[in-house]
Amino acid sequence: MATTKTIKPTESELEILQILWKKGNASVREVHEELLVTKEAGYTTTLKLMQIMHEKGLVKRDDSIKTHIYQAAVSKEKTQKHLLNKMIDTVFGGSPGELVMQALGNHKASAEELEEIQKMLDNLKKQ
Amino acid sequence: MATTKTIKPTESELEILQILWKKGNASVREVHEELLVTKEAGYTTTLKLMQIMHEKGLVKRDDSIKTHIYQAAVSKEKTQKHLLNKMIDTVFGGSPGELVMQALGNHKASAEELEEIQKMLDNLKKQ
DNA sequence: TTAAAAATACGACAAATTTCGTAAGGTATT
DNA sequence: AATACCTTACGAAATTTGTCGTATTTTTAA
Repeated sequence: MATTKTIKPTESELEILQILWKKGNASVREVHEELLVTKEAGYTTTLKLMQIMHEKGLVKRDDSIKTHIYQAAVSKEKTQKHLLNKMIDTVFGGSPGELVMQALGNHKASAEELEEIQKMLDNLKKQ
Repeated sequence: MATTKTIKPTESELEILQILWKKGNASVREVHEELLVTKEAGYTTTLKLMQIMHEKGLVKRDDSIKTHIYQAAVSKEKTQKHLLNKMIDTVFGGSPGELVMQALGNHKASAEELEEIQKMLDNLKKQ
């Protein structure tokens, strides 16, 4: 296996990534506006964070135009997978089942979600 | 609801908590030996971390004897719940189902675990 | 064309986290 | 008692993360 560069976005970086995953691409201004909904921060703070993320390779950007347009450079799924694995290791003693149980227990999942999970479960049980 | 003191152990603190959750109680030395299995660190580093955790109230200790004996002061379940919620928010866009799907997809869960999850699912579906 | 507005670059600071060296005290063994 | 060993306490440095001010450039609009 090729040594996958350790994807480990910080808290703030994740907030930004999430917005980019949703929007596809966006300017710093747009990301910042979105952040303001839940958080308090200065514009240059958001800018700086995104610049650093760019250096790290977490985001790509088109800077051929005045207002740079950013988009995520790491996939949502891979990042989720990576962080989940990490959490299973450091918080759930390596047991994915324990994590699933906790997640199902604490949260209200919709009927649709439950159905989806059921399907997934059926598949796994077949094998 | 009483304002629950925000349980937010750091990475290193979680590694230590996990050992304490498993062992029940342990000296710094014991925790440190266990840490060495997966990590590289000096003894005094571990000691200092545990002292800080004590100040923060993350661990309790019996210091009536020469070699202090520590144990976790925060429950495993509560901590798991808290961190899971946080992750669902910051990484899975608020969807617990998405998290469960990822967790089931990426990891090999044992047949027993699958059965357990199935039971949990049945229960949830009834309601 | 000048002035205001918007965007980037960059340096620096502050807070939190992690790391470790050294001192000091107790315990046990010779 | 002297030596070796283990443990705690504590201060301080190094890193990481997050924050923002200021300078500079570009654009827009009066």
